[in-house]
Amino acid sequence: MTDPSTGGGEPSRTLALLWGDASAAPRRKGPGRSVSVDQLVASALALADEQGLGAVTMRALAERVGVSAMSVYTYVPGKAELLDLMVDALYLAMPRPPWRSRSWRSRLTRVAEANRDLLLAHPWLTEVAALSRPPLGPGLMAKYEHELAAYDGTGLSDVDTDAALTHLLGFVQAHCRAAHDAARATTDSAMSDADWWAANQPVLARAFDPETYPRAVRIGAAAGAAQGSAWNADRAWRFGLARTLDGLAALIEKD
Amino acid sequence: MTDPSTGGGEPSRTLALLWGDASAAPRRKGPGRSVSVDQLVASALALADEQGLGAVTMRALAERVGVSAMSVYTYVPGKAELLDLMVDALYLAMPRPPWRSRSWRSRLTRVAEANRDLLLAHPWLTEVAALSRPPLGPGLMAKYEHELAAYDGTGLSDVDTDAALTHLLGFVQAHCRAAHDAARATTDSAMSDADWWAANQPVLARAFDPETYPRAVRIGAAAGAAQGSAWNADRAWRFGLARTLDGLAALIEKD
DNA sequence: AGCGTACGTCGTACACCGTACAGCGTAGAA
DNA sequence: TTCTACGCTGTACGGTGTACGACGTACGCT
Repeated sequence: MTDPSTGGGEPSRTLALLWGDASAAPRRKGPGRSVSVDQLVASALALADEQGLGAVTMRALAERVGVSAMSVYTYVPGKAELLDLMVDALYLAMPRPPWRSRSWRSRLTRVAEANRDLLLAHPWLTEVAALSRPPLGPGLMAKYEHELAAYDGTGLSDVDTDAALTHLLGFVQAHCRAAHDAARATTDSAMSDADWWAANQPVLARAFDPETYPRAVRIGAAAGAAQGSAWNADRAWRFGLARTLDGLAALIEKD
Repeated sequence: MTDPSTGGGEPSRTLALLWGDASAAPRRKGPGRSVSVDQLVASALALADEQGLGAVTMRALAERVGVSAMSVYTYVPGKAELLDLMVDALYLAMPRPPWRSRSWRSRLTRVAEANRDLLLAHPWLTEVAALSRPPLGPGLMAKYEHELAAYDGTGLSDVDTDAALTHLLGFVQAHCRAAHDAARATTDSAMSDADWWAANQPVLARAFDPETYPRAVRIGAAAGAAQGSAWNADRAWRFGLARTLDGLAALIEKD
């Protein structure tokens, strides 16, 4: 297993955990459990939010909840399943206000913004969440249902509705991934863009030759100068969302 | 550092490596180098293509090129820089045929397809490549220049051109990431979709309640039944690309 | 020609990861 | 009361990236 991202272990166990299958564990003998799966997931979420996904270690999580490292494995089959539970818990906690707006465009905007807010609040999600084959838990189901409801009245077929939602979420995911990468690059280099440019001036001067890369140099400079930093998240968001909605409009409002 | 994805080390060293700065290493004393940076990168690429990104280990790479593990560090500052070099080498090797088509739509389609082909040929790229703050090497510059040229004649401003390209590449990246995840899920579970559904029938029957999730159950089933597998890559590609281009058309062909 | 030394190479070691395994004490069932 | 299933734990294994210091080589200078 190269990366325990999601979906390992025997699937039924994972599903039972996701849906909190109480009947599967009728409490037999031995001492009572000292913590709960919910506490475990909550602590793992806090760990990831505070110190990043890299800080979510079985040992660190165990210490945070006050048990031994190996005890975690009596609650969760492995780290992959833990990540699944974390993602689904976040999905479940998302706000789901009723769709009041009559305009599909404003409804889809809300869908996109809600997902963006989630990914910005928990940047590590972009490293974990998969669009296809996600953890089939109650959180994802509720999220999926609510977001599908935003497409009510668009006149799209069932298949197209699913594809359109996937497309919209794909844009949000790509945007937030890029935004997060950009933020981290400026953060942990401890170097402003200007400083970086200045420090590498000698190499860059030869590399960025306007004769061999006329468009790249001109447009790259223009894109960089147009906003404060080299990559302005707000501008990219507005641009990308407008393009995405326009693309869906061509389908929804055709004829 | 949670994940040595890209961009560590002192930046000038990385840039010199990317641009093959021969003048920076005038060859002084001691024994000659037994391998070259290019061989190192080529071997790392082969390793990643054959056995996945997880197989790209400093030790494995060292053994493949016939040196000791620590010797690799005399060529490359660290693993992050190695990944940068791998990505840029792939970018540099991409085909760049001249743009002959007069239609911007077919040109952008080619841009998207070329990027999709690259990401499908090297699935590990989706785990490494960042849209923003990528390795500023000759490969990226050539790729950027060539893809910007596809926007010639669209009438877009410099800033919008950059944003539009980023938007298009973002779609490709999101699509390929999803496609790759889906493929891996069906592969390493060694279980067909039908088998999986059957095995988890008891839990799923209660979870997928049509009363609480009316749209999700109906549309999810429709989307799954409409094509062979639960997530048909071809269909999603055509849909997403059409939506993306339509979205750009609203900007390019406006008024 | 001889030598000092800068440089390439390497073995060892450290901290950390996920987790397999076996032992131990507890508490419900017989 | 005895049995036993279960929760918990310490230890250990194989893996990762890489810091450190030792060693031999071959160039540049005297």
